[in-house]
Amino acid sequence: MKFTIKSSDKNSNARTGVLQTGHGEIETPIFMPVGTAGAVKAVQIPDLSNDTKAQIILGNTYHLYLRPGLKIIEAAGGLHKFNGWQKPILTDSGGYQVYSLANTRKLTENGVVFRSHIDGSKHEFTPENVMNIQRTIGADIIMAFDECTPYPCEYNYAKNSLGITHRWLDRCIKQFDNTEAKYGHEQMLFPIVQGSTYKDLRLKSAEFIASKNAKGNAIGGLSVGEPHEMMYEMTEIVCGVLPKDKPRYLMGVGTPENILESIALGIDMFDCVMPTRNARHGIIYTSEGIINIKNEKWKNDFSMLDANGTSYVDRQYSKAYVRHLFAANEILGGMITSLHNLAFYLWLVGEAKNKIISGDFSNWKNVMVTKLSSRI
RNA sequence: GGGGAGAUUCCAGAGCGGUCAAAUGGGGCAGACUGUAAAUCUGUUGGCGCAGCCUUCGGAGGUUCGAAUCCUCCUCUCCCCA
Repeated sequence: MKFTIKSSDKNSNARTGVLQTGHGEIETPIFMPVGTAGAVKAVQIPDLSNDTKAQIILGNTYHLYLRPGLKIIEAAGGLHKFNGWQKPILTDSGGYQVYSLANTRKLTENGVVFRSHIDGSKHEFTPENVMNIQRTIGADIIMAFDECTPYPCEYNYAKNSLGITHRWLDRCIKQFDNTEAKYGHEQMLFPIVQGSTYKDLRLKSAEFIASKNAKGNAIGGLSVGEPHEMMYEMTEIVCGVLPKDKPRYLMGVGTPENILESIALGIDMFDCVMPTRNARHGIIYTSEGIINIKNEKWKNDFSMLDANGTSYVDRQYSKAYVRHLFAANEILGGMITSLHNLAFYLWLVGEAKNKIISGDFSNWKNVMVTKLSSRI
């Protein structure tokens, strides 16, 4: 289990590396498709693996704990065996649900009591049982239990929350160290930097997290509605403190533009629901910009979905056809666009890696960023 | 041949004298979405020189201060009985 830096960009903090896990190596920078409930929505495992070139996917502690539940996952032999994905898996701890399901939970020093969004039943998540749950799910990388603070966030709230997240981290580490992996492969625990949009809190948090000497470190609490500049500023501050020889994971980010900018700041790992969720809503990302395939202007456009795309769906289907699928509410539409978007995101980080290695990253990034965010 | 029901804005379908440019669905058009309560949600959907005005509720007349709503005739649909 180790992370090796392979090359570094001269004009930015971008770097490439290889992270070894119990299910193989991950080449960074990398984008990790989100598979909350044990499935990357609308995408089959062979396509995910062979077509998008995904190297690692996410699962979610809260969602998997509620459904199908730990008994079934354990009986299956862990999530890898259950869903058939044999490459690395990272599970989020439920910290994001502390934010996204704020209406149905109660947070205390001990943990969080969630009211199930499925049946209303109460479930307490503590740093200890969140470690146990992730042991049972069997992810290669597991996340510390934290509170993802909202934006905007009062300073005092952010400061108190940060204290809780840090104390929870110590409890997570203790529990993690006192328990063992269940399925014969090693697991690693990533702590999470919080501190909302306050420089001093971010700095303090990054120093605290760095002091734990974890195998990898994450930055959370960003991309929750704050301006992009603020997100980059916080990321830069934190990257200045987190150890250089360990992978840095920027949680929940982001747009193609966000990803390239963050790679330049020294981020190695990303995850985001945008490529999959937006795909199901008709948005596709391409190297030339963003397309809303539902728009009337594609009605008679029989050109391939993305002439520059790397996925087989890009050449297999036309824009007009995919638009038709969305108009007709055919499930295939969302499957095609999901596959396309993931292949594009993976292509993007792969290309970033190539450019870092060849020394052309910064110029390439600057050209790409304006194209990527434009609307076609 | 006899009896009955009905024609409403793209479609279906409310409205049954003023608060109606007209409910609600659907369809159309557009937008949002960042560690997924999301195949979801939001806006908009007669025209214009747009806090107002103009033209709309099958057609033509009429009653009324005022009509999609009441009356007369016409046109056309649908249903039942022979």
